[in-house]
Amino acid sequence: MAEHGSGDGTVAKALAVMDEVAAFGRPVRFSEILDRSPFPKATLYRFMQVLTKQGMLHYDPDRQTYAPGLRLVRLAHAAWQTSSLAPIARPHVDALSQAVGETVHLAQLDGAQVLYVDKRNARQPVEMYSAAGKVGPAYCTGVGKAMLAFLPEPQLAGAIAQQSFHRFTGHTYTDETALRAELAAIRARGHAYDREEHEPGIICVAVPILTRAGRVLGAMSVTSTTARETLVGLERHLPRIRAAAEAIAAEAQDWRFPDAAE
Amino acid sequence: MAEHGSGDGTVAKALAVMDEVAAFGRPVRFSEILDRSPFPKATLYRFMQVLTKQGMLHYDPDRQTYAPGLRLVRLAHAAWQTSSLAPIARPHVDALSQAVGETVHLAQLDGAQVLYVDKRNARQPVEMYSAAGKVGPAYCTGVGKAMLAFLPEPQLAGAIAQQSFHRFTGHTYTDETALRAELAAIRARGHAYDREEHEPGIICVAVPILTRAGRVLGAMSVTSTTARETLVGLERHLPRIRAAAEAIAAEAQDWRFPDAAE
DNA sequence: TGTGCAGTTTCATTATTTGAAACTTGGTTT
DNA sequence: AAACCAAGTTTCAAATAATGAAACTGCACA
Repeated sequence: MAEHGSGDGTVAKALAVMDEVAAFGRPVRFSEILDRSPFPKATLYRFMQVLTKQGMLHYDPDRQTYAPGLRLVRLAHAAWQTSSLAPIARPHVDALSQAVGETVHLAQLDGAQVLYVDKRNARQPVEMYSAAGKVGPAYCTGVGKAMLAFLPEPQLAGAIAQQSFHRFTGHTYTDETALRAELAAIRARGHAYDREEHEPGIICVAVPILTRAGRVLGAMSVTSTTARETLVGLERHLPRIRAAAEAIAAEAQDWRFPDAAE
Repeated sequence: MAEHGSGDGTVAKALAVMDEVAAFGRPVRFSEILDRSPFPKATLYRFMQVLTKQGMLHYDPDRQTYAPGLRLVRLAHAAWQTSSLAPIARPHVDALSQAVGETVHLAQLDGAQVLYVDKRNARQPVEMYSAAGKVGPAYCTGVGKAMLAFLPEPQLAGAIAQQSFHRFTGHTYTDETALRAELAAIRARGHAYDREEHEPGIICVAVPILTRAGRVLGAMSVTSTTARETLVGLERHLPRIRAAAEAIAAEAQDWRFPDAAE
């Protein structure tokens, strides 16, 4: 089934093809897409022609392969700049990463998934699309749980319904009941932990970024490894993380994501 | 043959709407797009509905504004990973930026424009016109000229024809003749300079990334400011930059951008 | 209560998309 | 060298989706 509210419409179909190509993570032959596509050969062929002509796909004539095109990178830059928290959060993320010396993640909810929109590594100053654009599961990451915990019930139910509950490690929450208990604890506490739930050896402390009205804008986390740190050790950064999250929330809501007027 | 604008496919029209929205660089009202769009109200309205439903646009019901959606960021991540040099180049760019301590850019040619695909900031970052996904002019940037200089004539002519030759600073080359002379010098020398041609106070040294057959894959540059450095000073990094460019070229061509077999 | 504007819906008309099948191309087998 | 095969490309009548003028809604302001 389509991941997006797949309706009819030629545009939706073409975008489904884009997803298909992007999912491969490598240049791909026409027939490989054809195999996994509901469209007949001629139809798919025409779509890929159009998408290529439009710069959404890049065609390599020597290898006869298609890959996502560079027009996408340009469009995404606009998306990143105008619909993500990243540009607003940037100075705060910078300052936080300087102060704590660990990897910092900034994420937003995209449907039921976590979308990372910015990142600072422990060492290197700035990377961009290397992290921005990556998606991860919501139910077993610090930022994911921090956001889910503050979602209003109807949305939360929808998001939970879409979680895979795959067991990545021995610490992964693998059912709704366990996750909901964890979310209640997070709500009470104000921050979330990742206790090696997604990757062994990786731990983090995460806080949500909330408007004054309590609407979830995103989340931010400080990550480390069990080799270097403990959760208790990471917790000493909490005041700084909170302060950064609040600063981001304040700016974001004044500038770009205001709560609904009442 | 009927003439409705460009009578092209529906997909192309929808993408044109995406461009329109992205071009604003801020959330935008329906009527603002309507003003600049060849489509009648109902048609445009439906397009924006579909694009929103597809996650290509994000609609803010409170403000009644549209912005490029987060689905783009996800798709672009795939594009960046599979059709750009960045993932291959990454370790080399890291090492270079560590070694030289200045801002490093990795760029590719997207049509006649320079598309920045990766970047490492200097230890003390200077706010500057560039970032992954951003585009810039080819005729007045170090990376742009480094790539143009090694383009085969037919492509070069096409690219030059599309340059605006806008005079950004007193040093900008503003016509084809001057640019071609500069490109010849670059070809002879093997590397390009930016002598404050795009932004006052910003200088760089750039080298092309070429396959064994001489095909242009991209370019890499080390940038600084006149306040801190001179071109002669930057030149001492050339051996390192060259080495990095060659390493990237070697890996790229073995792995993903092979020259056409003969 | 009325006027104007921004956004939304309707529906008969029209043009675009569709896809089975035929065709072309380049490489491999007999 | 002829026959074969697989991958990719083109064709064309039928089916479907897009179109856009106009009517409608809801809201702000007079």
